[in-house]
Amino acid sequence: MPELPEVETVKNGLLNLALGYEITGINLLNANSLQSDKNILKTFVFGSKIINIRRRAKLLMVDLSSHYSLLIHLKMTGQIVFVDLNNRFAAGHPNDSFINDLPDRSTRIEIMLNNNGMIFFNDQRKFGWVKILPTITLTDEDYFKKYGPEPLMDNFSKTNFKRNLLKHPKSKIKAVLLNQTVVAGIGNIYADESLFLSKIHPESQVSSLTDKNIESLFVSIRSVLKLSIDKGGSTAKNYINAEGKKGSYLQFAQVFRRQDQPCFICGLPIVKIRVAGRGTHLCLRCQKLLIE
DNA sequence: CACTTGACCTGTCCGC
DNA sequence: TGCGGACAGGTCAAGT
Repeated sequence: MPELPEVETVKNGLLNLALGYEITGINLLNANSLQSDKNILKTFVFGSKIINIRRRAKLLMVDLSSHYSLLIHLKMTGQIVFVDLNNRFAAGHPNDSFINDLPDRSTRIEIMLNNNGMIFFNDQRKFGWVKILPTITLTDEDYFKKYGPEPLMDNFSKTNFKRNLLKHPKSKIKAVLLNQTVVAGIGNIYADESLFLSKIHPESQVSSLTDKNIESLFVSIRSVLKLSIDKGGSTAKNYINAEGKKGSYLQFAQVFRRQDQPCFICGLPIVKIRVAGRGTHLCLRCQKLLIE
């Protein structure tokens, strides 16, 4: 599920709801969802304050006053939801029934805060995880050194993008967009959307892209991600933000999950094929296949 | 080496 | 209604 815009939205929600509070306890409903020595909880988590919440690529970081951080990857179906235990059963609660039902059978970890709030880590498929690591290691020089640039930051330049793409000249462009060492944070939804906007067929070979193609892709990636953050991300099935709300980007999607519906540009039905092992949506008339 | 496939899990949907 | 198979926002290791 969660790609860059979804994790960014969760981060912003948690900053509003949980910053400054102390973690008073943690329940591990699924032990494997916490991929660190459980003893570390007592030493570096319980009694620590949340002093910052950050995102890098698709990873969420909750920095604690103990100089340790919770590092969270939501993978396909992970959710981080904050619930105010004082309010959730109140009549007319804006978030309706879902958060009133937590914990549910997908709840893997519960984090208690001293503001009578609880953070639920829900994850149907159990691919997601939480690790506890020293905050100082969660930098681009250390933990994130293999990751490519953040596409919405200044160090994501056209030249940098081109150089990283051309490290994989024989690969299909879609596979390379999904490679987190090239650009960080793009997943299946935004790869398809960016390729449509720049009129490039996802199976095009990287080495056959022109400078114009690369420039167009560079611009498309940034505009798609910005629009999605603006819309609170995409909810295809499971995704919800820290308040338990869905994102609305898919109402604006050009191709993702629009197979058999007409292309907004030319009217030809969008098709769904398989590229790099992933379901891939495109317009066969608007998106040119570039092979040398 | 470069690239593709299978595995990790749970749930849902579709065809027979 | 039941059952098998394919598929789902991600990322590795193993295979070709």
